[in-house]
Amino acid sequence: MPKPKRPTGSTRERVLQAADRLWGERGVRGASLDDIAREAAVTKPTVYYYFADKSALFTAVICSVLEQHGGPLKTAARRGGRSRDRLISALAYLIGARCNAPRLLREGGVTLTVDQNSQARSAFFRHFFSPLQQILDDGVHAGELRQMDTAFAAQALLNLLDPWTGRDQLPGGREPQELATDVVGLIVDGIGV
Amino acid sequence: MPKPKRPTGSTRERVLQAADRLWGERGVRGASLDDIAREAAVTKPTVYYYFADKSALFTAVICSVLEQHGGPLKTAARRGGRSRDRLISALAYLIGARCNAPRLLREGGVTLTVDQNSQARSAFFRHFFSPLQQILDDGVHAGELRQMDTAFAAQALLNLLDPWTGRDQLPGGREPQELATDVVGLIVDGIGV
DNA sequence: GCCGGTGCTTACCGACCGGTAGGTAGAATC
DNA sequence: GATTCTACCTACCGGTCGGTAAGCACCGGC
Repeated sequence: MPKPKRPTGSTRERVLQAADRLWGERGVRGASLDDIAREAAVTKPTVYYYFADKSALFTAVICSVLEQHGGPLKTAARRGGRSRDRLISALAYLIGARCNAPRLLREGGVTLTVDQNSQARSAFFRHFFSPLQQILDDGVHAGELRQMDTAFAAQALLNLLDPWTGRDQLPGGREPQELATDVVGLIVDGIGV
Repeated sequence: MPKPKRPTGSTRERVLQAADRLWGERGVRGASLDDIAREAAVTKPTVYYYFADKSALFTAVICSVLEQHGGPLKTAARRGGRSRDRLISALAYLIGARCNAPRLLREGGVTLTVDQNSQARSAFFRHFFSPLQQILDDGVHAGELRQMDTAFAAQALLNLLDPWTGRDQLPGGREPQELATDVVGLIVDGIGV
């Protein structure tokens, strides 16, 4: 290849956004490339002009979406001095951002190459997992949180949130901020007496 | 209809088990009726002999699997006098039982009729959700757990567990009992000091 | 010895899937 | 003004999807 020089015009962006929206709503196998092309107001070959195949589009969607949420999430994770407030702020962002990438990543339905898969997972760790773990580590270090396996706890938090992110309807009609507060209350204080 | 009188022979059971296994591994849209028929060592029309269509099979799989796990789960939920032990016991069963039904239920990918959907959800509440909530309610009543919205907490517990049930590989190579203990430790004691 | 129901099969259907062949309008380059 | 490249199109491919028509082997009842 003499020059990769991938185009970065607005069409490519429209396809990425359409794929994120439709796959987020229906799952990767629930929306075809025809659907996505229609949603982006282009034809299917145009999708193939920008992406090698379905799994390449899948990876690109995840990486792009994770990347564009990474910054705001890290910012939210710095808001509020105490661990509890930083957690609420980060979780509220995760819930409100309607970001489907982590769920899509877990689907992994399409056959990804090892390389694509590791690329997507690395983006997930960098932009989503690690800011959360950082809050926990800081909290432990500051003596506000007890000693624990912070990787396990961060994963548990993301698991807990997962069915509630990227959705319009939250349990009990809560707002993102309320749900985040309730979840953090549950997990910080525990349910024991 | 003069008489439902559905057959209950071993073929029907084989189809149900095959659908549970394949759909649990690959998702509802990831395994076709041809795949399921092959796995059950019958032909596709045989599937249609026992089930009206794909969504009827979907509902039947979920209800059947939930039903057959309901008893053991309730038994596990009674083991151990203290709330903490009862929770560990119930969660360890959920993790170890490799039951895919709740995840499939959430997929809901296929178009279910309102009736089928409510039937499946009712089975889920009866056999999975309510035993868990019962432990929490008992714990609150006995003064072992703090006052809380037990429905919210039970849902959060199931969410937290969801990515780890029905899988062969658990995080950190844990056994079901270990994972249940860690999860209950996290949620009962909390991560705050 | 024929009949009708049960439990299953072979052979097929139209719709839709991911993916491709081949062409073209228009801007950029020379 | 001829050439080349970018960004996109129409039209189609082989394969797979959920679902069906039609019939066959086996059975107990008469």
